[in-house]
Amino acid sequence: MPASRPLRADARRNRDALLSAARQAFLDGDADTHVEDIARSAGVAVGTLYRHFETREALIEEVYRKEVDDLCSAPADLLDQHAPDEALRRFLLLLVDHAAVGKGMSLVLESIMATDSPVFGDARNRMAEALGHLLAAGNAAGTLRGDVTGSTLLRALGGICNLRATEGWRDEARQITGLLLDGLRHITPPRA
Amino acid sequence: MPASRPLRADARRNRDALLSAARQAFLDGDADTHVEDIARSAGVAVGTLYRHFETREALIEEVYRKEVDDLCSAPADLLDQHAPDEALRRFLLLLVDHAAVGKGMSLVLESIMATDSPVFGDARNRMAEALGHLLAAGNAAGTLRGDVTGSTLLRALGGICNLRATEGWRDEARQITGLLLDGLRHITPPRA
DNA sequence: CCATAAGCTGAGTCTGATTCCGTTTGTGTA
DNA sequence: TACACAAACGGAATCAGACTCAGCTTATGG
Repeated sequence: MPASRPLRADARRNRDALLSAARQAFLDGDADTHVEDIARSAGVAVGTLYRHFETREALIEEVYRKEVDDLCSAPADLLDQHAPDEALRRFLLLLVDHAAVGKGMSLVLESIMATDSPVFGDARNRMAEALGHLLAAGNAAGTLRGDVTGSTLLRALGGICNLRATEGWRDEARQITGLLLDGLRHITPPRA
Repeated sequence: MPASRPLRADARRNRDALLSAARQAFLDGDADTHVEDIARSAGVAVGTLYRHFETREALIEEVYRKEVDDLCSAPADLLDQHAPDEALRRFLLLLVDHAAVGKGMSLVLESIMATDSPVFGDARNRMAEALGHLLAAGNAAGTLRGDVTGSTLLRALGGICNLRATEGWRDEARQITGLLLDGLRHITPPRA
């Protein structure tokens, strides 16, 4: 199923053009650019866009897949170089910075964290897993509580991505991650 | 501008019918019920709906205004009867329960917390203020850190409302509020 | 150079929200 | 009680945007 047949040259070109037109539009801040506009600025018709991407959302997901991949691969390195809770701290800051890439990215992260949209299911799972690694390591080291799963933490982080477009959101986001982190370091479980 | 003229009797009746039809629909779990359906089940035409509510969102806001009001009036009582951090804990649980009222409510809370939509600006401010009271009281009592504003906490809570429709979301939501609470009790600021 | 499958186009469909205007109906007044 | 008329109402029409599809175009393997 993977490489069914290596896309005709012009098709590949159009696909790339669409992807980069979409990326451009999203980074420019307009997260709800119309499909028509994306198609037009890629120099193709909507039909072509839909030939390559199931839906508008699928296109968005593709645009940010790389971003998400980067994020998900980070924990391994961080754990190599830092104590688990410090690694987690850095990961969360990384997350904030990624959200900073543009409104589009934060929108996507939001979708990943917040919704149950199957489109982002894959990304969501990988993110939850990444966080799970960090938490598990921290728990093994005795510095992080063990009753919180990666998935739960992911949900908890959902709020920080909504900060986009708010004055001083970046500091606020950092403060929130700090808050959560302190909560995670609070070993004694509140109650059985 | 307030009481421009006390609405004609039939108008008032229709308005109420619309509101309760909408509330019913939302509580039933379908947060994106179509305006047509709401109008129909209230026994009026869409035109009438729009005569009473600027937009679909405005209707939703109105439906939940009462809910939000209840929530916002709670801190005063809670502070009367409990220590500040306990009051905060209870308030957060209250929030979770309200989110439980129905998917609709959690959707609205989400909009309140997450977006900058002017429609919910009023509700957002009141919620932030409510949280601010609790935090300030806790800080005065020396049990809660003082570097987090109500608005920031509101943002941080944004994630819990996205849990709707997730298996076991309620426990997860409680866990997250617990996490934040523990973070808030962590007096020593992480770093200057 | 050809056959043909892969691609492309863009007008048209569909789903929903929102508008607009002709008709109906409460209600204050004579 | 009857009238006048602003307030309300109904609902077809309009708009907005995502998505589809029938017919045309063009790489590309032979």
